[in-house]
Amino acid sequence: MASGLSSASASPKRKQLLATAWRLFYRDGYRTVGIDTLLAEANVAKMTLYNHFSSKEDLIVVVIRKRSDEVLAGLASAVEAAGRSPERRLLAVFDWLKVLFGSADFKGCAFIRALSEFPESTHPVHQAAWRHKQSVRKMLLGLAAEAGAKDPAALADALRLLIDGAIVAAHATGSVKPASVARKAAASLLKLARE
Amino acid sequence: MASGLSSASASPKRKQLLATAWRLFYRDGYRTVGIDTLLAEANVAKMTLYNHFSSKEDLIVVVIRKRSDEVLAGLASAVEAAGRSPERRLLAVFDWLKVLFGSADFKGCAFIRALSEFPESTHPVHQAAWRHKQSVRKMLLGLAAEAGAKDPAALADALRLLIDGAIVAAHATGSVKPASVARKAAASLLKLARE
DNA sequence: AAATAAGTAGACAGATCTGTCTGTATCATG
DNA sequence: CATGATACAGACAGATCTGTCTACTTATTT
Repeated sequence: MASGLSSASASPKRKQLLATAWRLFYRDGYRTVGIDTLLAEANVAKMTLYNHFSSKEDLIVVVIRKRSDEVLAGLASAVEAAGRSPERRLLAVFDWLKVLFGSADFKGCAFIRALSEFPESTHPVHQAAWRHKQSVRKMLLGLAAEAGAKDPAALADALRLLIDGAIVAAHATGSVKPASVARKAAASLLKLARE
Repeated sequence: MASGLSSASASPKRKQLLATAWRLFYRDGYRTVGIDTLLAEANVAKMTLYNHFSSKEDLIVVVIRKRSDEVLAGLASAVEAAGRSPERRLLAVFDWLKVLFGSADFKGCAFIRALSEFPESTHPVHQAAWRHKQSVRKMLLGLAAEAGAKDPAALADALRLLIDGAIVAAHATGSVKPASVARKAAASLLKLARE
């Protein structure tokens, strides 16, 4: 062993696998991309995959969890960069969306797409995607409370609708516009919620 | 031939096929459901399918178009049943959502799921689902104008975000609540839009 | 030097998928 | 009765999928 804690998740091959899996799954769909395609693209042997993950399903779940961590970290740092004003901090989420929608390879929300491809609520992939949506709600709840909303939970729920709706619209139309539509609506709702 | 216009779309077998295809595709996913499963469930022979549709992809497109017609008709009649008040007519859309979310076999939005399973914007299925979203927007635009919004297009865009967001949330959480959250937000935005 | 761990290539099984083809049956209409 | 349209069952090709297994290589550590 190279180091004491390289046991599993630090393996370079595992990282290559996860990076390529994310790229292909997001580009073409979780079910569409076959193991063989993935392995060829990642330059990894089949047995290496099955040494690190118990199945394709397991790989998808890990990819989704990793992406969830990245998204939450990205959101958190966008909020921090927005300064101290609670209103700006909350609206920073929508500016972050605009950047996301503008990226060349944007193809909708990886989690919504996972919910769609695995519509059964008991499916592990479905549940992993659902957990992400819960984490986002928790973050929004914090921002709504910070901003002094009378009913932070209600505001957080409404904001989540705007966010998911904007992502779907941006994916369907290929436009960045839904981000500013959502931002404006969010600003209005925030104002009303503070009374 | 039995009658003058039975040439294609009035065939009973074709109808069985479309009804079963809708049910299975919506329940399990467009890619998951295989032709053989579908045929067994519909009691139809394979060649009958390929006489009516050129491919599975073609079948999916027709199923989506048919469902789009049904949804738009359902929405239109819900709006009509809401009476003459422009505000009530607009909010009737969200009451209709609540009923949809409450149905036992609700599994999200068939069109969003189609966009997700076929993420490439040039794909025929993706485009068919996208056209539906456009039709909904057109209907919302009419309702927003009726209701006297200063900028009907802006309101219609915002409402669409709330609707799609609510559908995603309802699918992810299995709850009816997003319908009333969206309804409240819509009422607020409408009020602001009328000044 | 020997042992251990990690990765590789590639064959393989077994299932499943879409779409084609053949030949037969049914039935209304001319 | 004959014709033509519709549908049938089922075999079939050809591709693709996940997951398993074996045997070889490389490198690190003891």
